[in-house]
Amino acid sequence: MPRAFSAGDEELIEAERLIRDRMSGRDLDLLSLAAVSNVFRTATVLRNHMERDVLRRHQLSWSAFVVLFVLRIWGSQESRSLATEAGISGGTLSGVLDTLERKGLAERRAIPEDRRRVEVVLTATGTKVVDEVMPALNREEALVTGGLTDDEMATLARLLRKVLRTTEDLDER
Amino acid sequence: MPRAFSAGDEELIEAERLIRDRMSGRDLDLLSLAAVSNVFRTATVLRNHMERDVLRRHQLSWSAFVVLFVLRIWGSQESRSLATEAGISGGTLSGVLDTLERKGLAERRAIPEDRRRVEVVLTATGTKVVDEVMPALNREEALVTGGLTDDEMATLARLLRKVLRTTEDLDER
DNA sequence: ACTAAATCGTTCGGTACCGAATAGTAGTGT
DNA sequence: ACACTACTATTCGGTACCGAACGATTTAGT
Repeated sequence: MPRAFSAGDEELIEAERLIRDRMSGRDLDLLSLAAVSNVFRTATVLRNHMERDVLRRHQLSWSAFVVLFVLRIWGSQESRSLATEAGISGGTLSGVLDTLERKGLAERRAIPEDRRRVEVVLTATGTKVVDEVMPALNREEALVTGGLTDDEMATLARLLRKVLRTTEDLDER
Repeated sequence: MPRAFSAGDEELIEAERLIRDRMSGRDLDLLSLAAVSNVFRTATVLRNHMERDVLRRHQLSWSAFVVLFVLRIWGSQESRSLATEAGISGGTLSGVLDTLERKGLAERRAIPEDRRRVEVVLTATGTKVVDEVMPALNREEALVTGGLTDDEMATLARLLRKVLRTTEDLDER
C-alpha cells in the first residue's frame, strides 16, 4: 500500500485527505484502511529485510525457513498440516519441499498405512540450519521492534491475532 | 509463521513453551518473535482473503490493484516513484505494468525530455475499476477489523508504522 | 463386493517477486 | 568531442504463490 501511510503522521493526514478527496462520496472507513494497509506494507518490508540480511546467507526463502522452523518446533508431520502451519497452500508446499529436499534439509517419507499421505522430516543438516538461523533471525526481529516497548509488542501481537481470527472466521463460510 | 501464534492465547503460550524448549539456551526474545510472526501471518491471510473475495472478481492481483490505487490517488507518475509507492521493486513493476496494459487499465507514456523515463497513466477504464473496487475492498477491510475499536485500529496502525520506520532505517545502511 | 464420494499430494497455468545483469540515455569533466 | 559516470526501465534466472485440475488411494454406502 502507499508509502504515505508509513511515513510521518503529517504525511498520513495528507494521504487521508487526498484519499477522501479522490474517493469523495464513497464513505470510506479510513481507520480500517490505514490499519490493513500498514499490515501489508510492514510485512513486505520486513520480509525483504529478513531475506536480505539473514536468510540470504543460507540461500533460504522466508517460506522455506518457516517450513523448517515448524518441523523443528512441532516435529515431523504430514504435508497437509505442515502447509496449514506454515500458512501456504498445498501446491506451494510441494514446490518448497522440492527445494528443501534438493538442499538436503528435509525429506519426504512414505506412510505405509496410507499411501496417499506423506510425512515430512527434518534431516540432521536441516536441524543444524534452523538452530543456526533462528537466533540470527530473532536478533533481527528484536532490532526491528526496537522502537516498541514490551507492552507495545504484546499489544501489536494481540491486535494482529484479533484481525487474523476475524479473517479466518470470515473465510470459513 | 506457525499457526499457533495466531490461535487462542492458550495455544500461544503452549507454542512459546515449545519454542523455548526446542531452542533452549538460545536466549530468544519471544515478544519480538510473536510480534513479527503475527505481522507475516496476518498479512498472508488478509491478502488471500482480499484476493479471493474482492479482487478475483476483477481479475486483479493485490499488487496490480495497489498500483492502480496509487495512480488514482497520487496521479500519473514515473515508474520509479510508482514502484516505491507501491512497495515493489522496479523489476516487478515492469511485469505488473505489462499485465495492466494488456488489460487496458494503465498505459506507459514516453517522456520526450528524457527518453530513459516512462510515465504511467491510468486509463478511463482503469479509473472506473479503482472506483468500483476500492469501496468493496474497504468494506472488507472494515469487516476484518470489526473486532477492533477505533482506538485499537489507530494503535495498530501506529505500532506498525513504528516497526516499518525502524526497518526502513536499518535498510538504509 | 462394488460403486461413489472423500481425501491426499502433485502438477499446471498464470502471476508475482527479488536482485543482478543489461541496454539505453543523460549529464559531467576535460 | 569524448570518455566516464550516473541513472532509467527492462530482461532474466530462480523461487514462490494460489487455485484448479488431476491421479492415486482410501472410506462409505448400499
